[in-house]
Amino acid sequence: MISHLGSVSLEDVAKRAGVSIMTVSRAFRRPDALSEDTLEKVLRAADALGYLPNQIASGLRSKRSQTIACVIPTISSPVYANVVQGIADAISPEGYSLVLGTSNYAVDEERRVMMSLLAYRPEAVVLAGGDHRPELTRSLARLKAPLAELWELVPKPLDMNVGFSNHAAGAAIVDHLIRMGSHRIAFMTVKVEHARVRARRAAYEAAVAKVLDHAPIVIATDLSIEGGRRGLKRLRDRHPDVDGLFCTSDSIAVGAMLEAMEVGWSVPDDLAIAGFGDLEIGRHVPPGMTTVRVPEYRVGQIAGEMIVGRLLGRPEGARTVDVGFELVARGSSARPEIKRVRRR
Amino acid sequence: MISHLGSVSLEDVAKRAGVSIMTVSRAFRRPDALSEDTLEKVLRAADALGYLPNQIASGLRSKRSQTIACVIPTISSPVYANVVQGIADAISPEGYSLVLGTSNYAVDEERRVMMSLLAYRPEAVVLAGGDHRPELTRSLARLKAPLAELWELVPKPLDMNVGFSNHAAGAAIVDHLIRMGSHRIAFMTVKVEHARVRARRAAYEAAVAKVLDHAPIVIATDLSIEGGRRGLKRLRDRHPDVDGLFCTSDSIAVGAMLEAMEVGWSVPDDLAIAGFGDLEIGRHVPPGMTTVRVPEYRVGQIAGEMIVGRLLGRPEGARTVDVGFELVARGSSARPEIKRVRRR
DNA sequence: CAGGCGCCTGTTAACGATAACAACATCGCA
DNA sequence: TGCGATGTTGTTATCGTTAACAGGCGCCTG
Repeated sequence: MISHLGSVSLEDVAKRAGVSIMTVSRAFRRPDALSEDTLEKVLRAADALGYLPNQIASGLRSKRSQTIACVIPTISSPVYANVVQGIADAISPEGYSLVLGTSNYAVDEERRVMMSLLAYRPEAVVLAGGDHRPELTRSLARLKAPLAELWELVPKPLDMNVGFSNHAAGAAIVDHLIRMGSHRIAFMTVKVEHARVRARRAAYEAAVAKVLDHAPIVIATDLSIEGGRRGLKRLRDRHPDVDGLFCTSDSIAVGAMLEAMEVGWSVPDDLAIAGFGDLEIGRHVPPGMTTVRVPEYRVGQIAGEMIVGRLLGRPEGARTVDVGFELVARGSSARPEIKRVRRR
Repeated sequence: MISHLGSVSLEDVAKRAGVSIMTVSRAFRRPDALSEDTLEKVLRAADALGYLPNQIASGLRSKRSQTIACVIPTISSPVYANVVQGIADAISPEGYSLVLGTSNYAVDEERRVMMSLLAYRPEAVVLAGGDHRPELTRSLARLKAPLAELWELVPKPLDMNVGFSNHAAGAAIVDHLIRMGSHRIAFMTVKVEHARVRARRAAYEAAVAKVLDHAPIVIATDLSIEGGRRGLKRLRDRHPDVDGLFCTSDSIAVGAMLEAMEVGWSVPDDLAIAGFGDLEIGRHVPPGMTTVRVPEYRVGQIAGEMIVGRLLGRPEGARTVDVGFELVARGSSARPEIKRVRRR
């Protein structure tokens, strides 16, 4: 029996089993609608021929591709990787597959990639954040498919929305640093800020203006430990008087902390530091990184469940879910036992 | 104009533009085959109606799904995330999309997921490693599509193979530790070993047996920094006489190093440590983690290029590519200036 | 025993696109 | 002037599946 996988059709199986094509089709989709004898006959024939259902033909006829499209900024970030894993785990038991695209944080690319994924007629669509090209928004609005915007809470969701408030999280961090005794706080950000980072920054700027009454001190650097080190060098040169630092990511924060210690600043006594994202390493670099923890996997999982719920016509609950965040206070921002001594 | 995205077909556009369906089809696939007038007329009509090509119908008729299926153990590991990114970046310019599945390191799940992805008739298939269910191997062998096994070099590739030799890398690490002065080396591994880890371990066992003449000392723990810490505690309790440690992953190695320092072992003087994977944090935790660096992104990129090359009928080169690895020697394994002093 | 209802299986016509070929106009050149 | 080459557009059949409906058969019920 020489036959390439995928070259065997319902017709081949039907012929061999001595039944009609429809009967074979039913054997796979509604086996209980067939008599036991017929079912077994068909399955035996299918097995012998190595039949594999053709989801493309099925999708064309039934208009159900069993596919969910997902465009995220990058897969090379544990954040989105975990979100994607959550989605995949939630939809796969119901027979849906994930078609993935990445935008590299660029709205143009997001639109391009999503439009090319839409050609596969996904039954639902998942996007990161709420910042999209207007043309894409318009296209998606015309789509009947369920749509989920993930990771950040957006003011006007297109449809479903699962995430947390970056603004609230940023405010919580700055508030925490202030309560721990910082008087002059800087914000370390990435060079190209996306909406999530901008929200954290806005929260920072509002808080320092209102509570500490100083102008924002913002340092932009690369999203890496090395970037954090370089950022701290610049901070020390330009603003030696800061005593608090909020970094938009844990990897930057860890780099800043390692560098601070290397140049003789004590953390948290000279400089209190907080990051974002709860990377594992933050727990382990002494004295431990204060950070914000967000349930990434849960975000994807909840979204996946909401989507398949809609697709399967289950009664639906709220279309927006705030998964919240957790402020994790560790040594990098601890209140010093003795009164903090200002340098210089 | 109320029309749901995706509900507009070639026929609708053709009617509006006053041409035949084929002409519209050509307008998108071979625009230079049409006269300028016709092309513009068609494109205008398509635009007005919001036409979006239906890749499902196209795929059914042309037998080209423009899709590549990929099953990896997990997406929540920077290693595979980078590999996937490399593939995606290489295939996307040629119009191919990635359909992703994860196996969670289980060959049964790998088979299940891959079979369900095959229903979409991908034009090529990508797998991690060479360790598969025999049934899957058989199915894939019957598939005419190009197939790539990534990340590790396997003895008998099914088709294409891009990766490096885990055995050689493991041997290089142990050899390095020995040259740096270790006499008694332990191996810290994960609780469920997959083929890649087993190859590293085999290299370790061979080397210590041959060169150092001691029985293997193996500690299994969780794949995390915390796991490395716990592993080191066990190592200290059970084998206080080791002076070298090879960890199968950098996160374990970093945990072990942090814990070693906490319990008073000096690294590298009391215990030389080496990891695997070159995580960024390894560069930054003093005294710097000795490790093996593998070009993950390149692996994916090369595989992606080989695949589209095959699909586009370009002349092909070798079907197996060894991307090699790099031994990165840092402080955690440095030869101590003074003769190493054995503890106790 | 007619009528009706379930159960099981089959027939027909799509789904939206493309391959293959056909047809026609135009053009260049012998 | 004739003829093949070239360029442009159209026609037909088909990809593999499923929706919708049709029909046969057995069995129950009144």
